[in-house]
Amino acid sequence: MKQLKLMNYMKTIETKILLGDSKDILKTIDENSIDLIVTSPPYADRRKNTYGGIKPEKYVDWFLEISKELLRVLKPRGTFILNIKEKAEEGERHTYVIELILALRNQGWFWTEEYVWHKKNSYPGKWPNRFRDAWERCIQFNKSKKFNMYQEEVMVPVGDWAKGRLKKLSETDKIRDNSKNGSGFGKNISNWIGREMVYPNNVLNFATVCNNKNHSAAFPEELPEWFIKLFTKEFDTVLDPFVGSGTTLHVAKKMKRNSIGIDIIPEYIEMIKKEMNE
Amino acid sequence: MKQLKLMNYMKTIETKILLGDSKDILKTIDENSIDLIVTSPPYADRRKNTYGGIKPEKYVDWFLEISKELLRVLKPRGTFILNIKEKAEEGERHTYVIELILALRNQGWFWTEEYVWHKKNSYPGKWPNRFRDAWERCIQFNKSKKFNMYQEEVMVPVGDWAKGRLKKLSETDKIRDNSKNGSGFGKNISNWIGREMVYPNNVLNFATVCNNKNHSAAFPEELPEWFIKLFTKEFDTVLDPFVGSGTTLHVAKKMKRNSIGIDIIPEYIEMIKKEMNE
DNA sequence: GTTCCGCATGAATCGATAG
DNA sequence: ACTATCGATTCATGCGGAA
Repeated sequence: MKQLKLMNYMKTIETKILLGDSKDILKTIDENSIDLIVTSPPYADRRKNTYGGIKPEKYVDWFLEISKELLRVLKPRGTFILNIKEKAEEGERHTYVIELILALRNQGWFWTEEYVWHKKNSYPGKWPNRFRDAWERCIQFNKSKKFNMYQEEVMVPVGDWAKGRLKKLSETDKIRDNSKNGSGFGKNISNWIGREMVYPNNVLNFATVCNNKNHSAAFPEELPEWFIKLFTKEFDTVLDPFVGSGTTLHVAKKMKRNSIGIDIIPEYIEMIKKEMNE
Repeated sequence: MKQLKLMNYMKTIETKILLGDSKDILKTIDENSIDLIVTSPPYADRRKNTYGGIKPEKYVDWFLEISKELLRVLKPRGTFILNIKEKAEEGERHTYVIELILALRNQGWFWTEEYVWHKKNSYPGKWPNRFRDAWERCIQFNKSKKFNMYQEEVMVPVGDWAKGRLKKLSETDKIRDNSKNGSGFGKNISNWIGREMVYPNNVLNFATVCNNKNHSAAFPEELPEWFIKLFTKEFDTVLDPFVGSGTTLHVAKKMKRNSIGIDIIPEYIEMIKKEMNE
């Protein structure tokens, strides 16, 4: 054990920053080498010629070329988290995101879950036909039913309701849904007494980033941090194929995870490199 | 104006409760006569003991027969709110709900928006591969880009975050702050100074119903109430083709809206009729 | 009249076991 | 091998009776 700890201290964390199109750069990465992919790809936008600027009609085909490589580099028990939200245009929500889910399943991915990132602090605002969009999808894909998940790492404090609740358990608590065999539940009542932490659910509350920089941070640090805690352990490797302002790399490094970030915009890559050296 | 008010007082609210298969019963309803459809259909494989449980593979086809009639009876500026959530099975989320969205668009519906109903008190449980499911979809469809929406009716008291936010407005807040991602929308936070009420967003927080009464409802009263406020005015007509325990009718009546409820289970229909008479 | 506190229950899901 | 049933696990809320 002491030996192991010593070895861990000697291990170094590597943060790779690669410039280029993910479709090409990913081919240089070994297969089955990544524990977690977490990314927020450029959103489809018909009108603008900003970063990415992929047309909604082409979005699925464009993404499948990249996700094909992601499927290759991900470890069998690794996880892929896709943070995305479809735009509203001409009064309608675009369908490219839900079409992408179906297409990724056809490509061989398992659609394990869809988390909701609830952006609590979104500004109030309104349009004639809709309210402010306060949530985004964080869609979880895996290579199979079995994957690594470290649920205890993301437990949260129990709500106030528990303070008085567990002083005395009712008879129905002991036997509920257990009419056939009442022995199993009773043993675990002790686990509840004095419990401070509970498991979270699939709705995540993170504030949005209010950055003053001239580039957009797709998500706040809490978001990749939560998924990195949940799906990796120290010295695992995290990949972000649309690394943008580098949030994923920054968090991974802080949490002692190796990481690889790819982006097609040279200015972003330069900025991340500068920040990482500081 | 006084005349109009007088007339409104003289108007009576009608609550129709119809027994049978919505696919058939809807054919007896006039076209372009409904202002709002809000419903929570039986989910695939759920409610087996009552509705028999629609198989996921058949779900889209089964629903399209009904939604075809819904499209007919809805007024041109009416709204259809579909509360639904796909189940998890064998480690994966089912795709029938997102397939249904695509199919409904093909049928002629506009997919205007997807609201998230965040259930704070979701069903407990723990599994090796997922957390508790704490949200459901409330999907908004319309017949065209133009529809009736009374946004002021659902305004909410300004939240704590805004109180603190507005005290010290940053310079970027005061000037029109064009969003960084090129979406074209801007925001002017200083407009909100002194306001007590703000518009809500597309994430709704309602607790699930877990009463000690002798029957349960699919959704809490707050849910249809919110959408009825938002999309109808007094003396409009609300339709629920899967009315179940009658929550929609009860709320509609309370809010002075005419309503029509359909269900295939005679016991539910009887129960609603009894409650409505009280 | 308020507040406090006990407590039943809710669109759940997975893995093991039985048929 | 494939399907059907059963047991294990868990959190938060609102109601109603008590203080």
